[in-house]
Amino acid sequence: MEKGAAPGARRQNRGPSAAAENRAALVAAAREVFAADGYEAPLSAVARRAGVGQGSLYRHFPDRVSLAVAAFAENVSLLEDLAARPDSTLDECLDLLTEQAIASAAFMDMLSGHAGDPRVAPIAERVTAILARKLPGAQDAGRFGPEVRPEDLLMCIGMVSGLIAKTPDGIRRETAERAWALLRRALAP
Amino acid sequence: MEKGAAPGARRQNRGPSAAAENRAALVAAAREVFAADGYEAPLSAVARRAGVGQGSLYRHFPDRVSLAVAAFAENVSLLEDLAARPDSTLDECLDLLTEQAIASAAFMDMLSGHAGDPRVAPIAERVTAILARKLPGAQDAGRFGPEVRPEDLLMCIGMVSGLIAKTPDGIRRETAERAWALLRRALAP
Amino acid sequence: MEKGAAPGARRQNRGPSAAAENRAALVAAAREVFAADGYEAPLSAVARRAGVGQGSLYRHFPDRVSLAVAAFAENVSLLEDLAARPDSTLDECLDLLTEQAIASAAFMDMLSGHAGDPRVAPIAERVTAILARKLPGAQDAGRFGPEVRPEDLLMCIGMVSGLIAKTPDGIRRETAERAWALLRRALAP
Amino acid sequence: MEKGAAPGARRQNRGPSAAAENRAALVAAAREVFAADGYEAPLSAVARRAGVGQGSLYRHFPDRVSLAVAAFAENVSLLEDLAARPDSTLDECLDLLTEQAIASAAFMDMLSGHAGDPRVAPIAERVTAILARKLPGAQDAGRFGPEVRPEDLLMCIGMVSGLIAKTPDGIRRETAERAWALLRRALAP
DNA sequence: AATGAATGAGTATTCATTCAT
DNA sequence: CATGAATGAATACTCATTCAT
Repeated sequence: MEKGAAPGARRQNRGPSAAAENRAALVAAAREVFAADGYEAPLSAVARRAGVGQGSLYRHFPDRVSLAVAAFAENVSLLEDLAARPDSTLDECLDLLTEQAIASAAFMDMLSGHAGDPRVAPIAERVTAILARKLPGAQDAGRFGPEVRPEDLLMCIGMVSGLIAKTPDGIRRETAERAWALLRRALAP
Repeated sequence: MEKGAAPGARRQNRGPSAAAENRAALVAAAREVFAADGYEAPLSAVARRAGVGQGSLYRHFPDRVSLAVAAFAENVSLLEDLAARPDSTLDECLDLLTEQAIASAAFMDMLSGHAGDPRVAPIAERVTAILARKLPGAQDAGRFGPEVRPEDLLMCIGMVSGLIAKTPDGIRRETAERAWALLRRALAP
Repeated sequence: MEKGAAPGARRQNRGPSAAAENRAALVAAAREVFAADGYEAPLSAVARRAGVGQGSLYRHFPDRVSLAVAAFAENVSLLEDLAARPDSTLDECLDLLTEQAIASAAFMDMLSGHAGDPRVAPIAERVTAILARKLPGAQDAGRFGPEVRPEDLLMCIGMVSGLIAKTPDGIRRETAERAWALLRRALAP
Repeated sequence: MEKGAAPGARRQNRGPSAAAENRAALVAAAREVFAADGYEAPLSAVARRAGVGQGSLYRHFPDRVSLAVAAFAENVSLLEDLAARPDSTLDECLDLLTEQAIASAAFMDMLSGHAGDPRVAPIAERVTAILARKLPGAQDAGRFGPEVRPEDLLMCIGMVSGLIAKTPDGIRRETAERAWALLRRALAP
């Protein structure tokens, strides 16, 4: 078989203009794959599901962390959107975080697994900032004790998320509720 | 020689009398490897660290669960020993469990990862039994609220263990203390 | 754990007097294992089923061939017994061989797989001798053509056995009958 | 590097353009290895002989069957080419099949070993179709009896192939001829 | 900049064979 | 002479990462 023989049916190289699309497809695929198979899912699965070459994945996201950061950026945005609404409560923020953990434990795995990583730390800080901003109001409203600090809330979410991750899919919400019921007692005034 | 042709200098065959030593070495190695690299650590690393052939590992422990069960049997024994002392408290038992989780999160990973396994379930039950037995006294002593149930304690340990597992080695004890401080408020009367 | 610790519950060493029993158990186990899992079945399975140590297996039978030879000696004996009866026919002998092949293709695998082996060749010769002895009468009776030679019969059995070996368990007898129906036409006068 | 850390001098990555060459090399290697060591030969040997990484082998051929199907596709093509020639006879087709079986018994092993596999069944059907198409002419020419059916021919080939597979390399052709001489009597009018 | 094939180290597991007791 | 544990080579398969095109 000579050199140029049988080039195969590779996907059309759509050129540089496809870069943005590819990136978006990768991020979406990563969300799905991480949700389905966990944070340690093979990266090749992400590329495949995105319909994108392995090489492109590595060009956009040189490692797992950068991909995860991009994949879960939306989580933080939604959280900030919620927090930005003046009528939103800390409880609602925690609920959203819990829902996100239920949907994909990989989010919290990323946060806790690379705490020192300069790309991850800002995310953790943004989450903390949200909680810190919402906390005083919730304390005034008598929902949380005066001694509760934002780090406590983060730790609670971390614990609930860890619990959920080990819980079979079907009973995650129920388990999360059990855990929060207990933790609320700890956080109440 | 139909398979396994081998010229090289194989390890000295110390004979069947080494079986017990090997088993013990494997268990010890498993404790170390699980502690260092987590429950999913390669089994080959255990064999290597034990100074034992792969085959011997599989002879003694046909799968990961059986190895883990053996590796952590001591944890439960120590716990039962402690609980058997009339003057020991639930708090002490929880502290011991926490220490064990700090030493190796794999213990709790095993418990939660194979809840249905007939070799694991009895271990979980033994732990639960200890907590259940110690709880009433602790409640009478005013250390825990009357509504606290053994399952709550188990969930708390699970959460703390999950938290620890994701915490860098150096600050595990401190983190565990923070978490328990919070949880005690939830469990207090 | 000290040297003499935990000697384990090894089977009672019944001493030299058990040699004969062990040999018999191994032969019987080999028949069963070869029949169930084929000629390439693990030898360890034979030892296990015989309730005998691996070492004893190797002492009695230093390799797979010697074990197989012993295991299938009975096949040849039964065949010779049948052939020794003056009223028995070549057809009956072929039927018996076919039944043996159906019961365990390993018998023929051994014969054809080690044709040159000095332990196997005599067996093949004994089978050939039987066929050679019975053939003339069958030819006189008009069951086989005058040009048929014993080697032809052996080849036919080999082919049928090979066919059976590749046939799913359930339809072996039926397949063998189809094959023999065809071959009989070739062998008929 | 989360896995597969590699310092050593790995083979030059010849890039995607080598895909076709690699595939061809794998197919060729498979033919050789299957011919030499049988259908159960280690796949790693195929990769090694092809001068190709393990991963490439698995990329091109995810399992043994797909490799074997590719390796023996040529066999069927040649057979169909022969059958397509108006002057070719059934005898010639059977001869070619026999030659192929002599060259590599793995071809027939594949056919009989995965009868139900959707990748293998069409191949078996193509062979059957060829025989079915050539049979009537051969019957008219007085070479085969009127009662002979294509399945009979397939069974014969299966038997001859099985016989050959167990025959030492040197005398395969001679053995095949002996067998066919016998079978032709069965198939003759 | 996209593509996807290439690479090989790593992991789990099996089994023939040896050997101390 | 029996026992059965020890040994490690071999095999299948996966996946992170690189790289020619």
